[in-house]
Amino acid sequence: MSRATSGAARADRLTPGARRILAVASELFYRRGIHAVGVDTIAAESGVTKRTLYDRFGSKDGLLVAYLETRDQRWRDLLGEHLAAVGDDPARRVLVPFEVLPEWLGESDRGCSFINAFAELPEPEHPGRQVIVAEKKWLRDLFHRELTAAGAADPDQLAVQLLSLHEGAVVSFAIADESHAAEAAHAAAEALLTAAMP
Amino acid sequence: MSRATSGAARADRLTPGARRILAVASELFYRRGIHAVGVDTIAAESGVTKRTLYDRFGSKDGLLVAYLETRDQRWRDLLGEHLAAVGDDPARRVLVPFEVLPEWLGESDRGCSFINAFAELPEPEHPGRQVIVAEKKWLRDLFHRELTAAGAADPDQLAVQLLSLHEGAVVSFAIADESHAAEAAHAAAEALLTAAMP
DNA sequence: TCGGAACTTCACAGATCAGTATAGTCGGGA
DNA sequence: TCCCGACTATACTGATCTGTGAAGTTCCGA
Repeated sequence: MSRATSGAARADRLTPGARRILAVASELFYRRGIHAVGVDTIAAESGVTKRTLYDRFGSKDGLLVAYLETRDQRWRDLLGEHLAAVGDDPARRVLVPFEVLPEWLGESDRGCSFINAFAELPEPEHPGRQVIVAEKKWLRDLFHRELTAAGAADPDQLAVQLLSLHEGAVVSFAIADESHAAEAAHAAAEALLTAAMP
Repeated sequence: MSRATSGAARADRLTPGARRILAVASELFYRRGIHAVGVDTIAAESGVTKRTLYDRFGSKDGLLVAYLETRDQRWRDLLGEHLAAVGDDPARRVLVPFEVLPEWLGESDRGCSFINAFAELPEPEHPGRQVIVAEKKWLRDLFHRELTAAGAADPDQLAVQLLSLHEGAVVSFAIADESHAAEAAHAAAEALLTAAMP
């Protein structure tokens, strides 16, 4: 795996073949893990030659970054839609990630693709790591922003607490088989928020 | 990777070579990931031949299970010590996992070995999965037991909330670089517990 | 003295890994 | 007409993967 390629390619500007490759790779990386899936398999299941895969994405790492970036975008888009729907009240907006969670978790039992990818990418300089870390920090910052706007006490600490609740719910759902982890986390977030409001 | 071998071998009954193999494998599996580490590397770094590795552990999977089991035991032992030290008050005991967390997290920046292993073991029947799932459920049950003894309201839901907080703190610490995630989770757990007490 | 456990040496199997080289096909737009 | 982008076909490199076979050494305890 070479370390080339920015994940520059926007998902919408992909060629038909590239779109299929990315779709197949996303499914396989998420379902089976990154190291467990070979480029030969991805190419074959995409109905494409390996040459095409390398022409479009440069390397397995390039394809991996594209996978993480599109997954990140999908998550932010979903959250964005719900945020737009609930309006301007920051005390309501801060709970939106918890409201979305059941829907997001219902798609699979494989947990969070970013947490999983983190497990397979130990090198801090790996380009995929930046996407992973940015995703978690983005959510924490979203919490922090809304908490501050809501006038909650100690938004720094509360943002980290909400982030932990959120990520932990995903883990508990996938690993401990806790089907109501999202609802429980939602209730806890609500309680912590209420206690922090003036 | 064959699917043989119970992880039967107790860590204390290991031969000198096996002990070295397990120590090296534990470090490498955790630091670099399971699929990323080959048995040749483990054998070489243990100062042992591959033959010995297979004679002692049967397969890479057998070694992996031994790794997970000893890691699980270490975690339970650490918790057990602290639980014994705090005495009988269940309302105090329920917070012990959060008190231990800073010490446990301080050892590394690679997150939770079980969450990481889960990411690399997609097959539910894999013997390693049982160890992983059992570890998380054990912690949830510990929360539940102490909460019930303390007379807290809705121990079912609160146990899941505490589990989520706990696991999420590990994730936030490792991925989002949140150095105070453990302390924040501890404070949140305390607040939720207080609110649930009669 | 003998047996067995722990371990070494080393060669080997068969698969799979990421990635490249070379050559060619096809269709649409300037 | 010509070129270019997208893609196919196929063969190849060199490394690495898990796991095994066969034989030999060393040492300890009964």
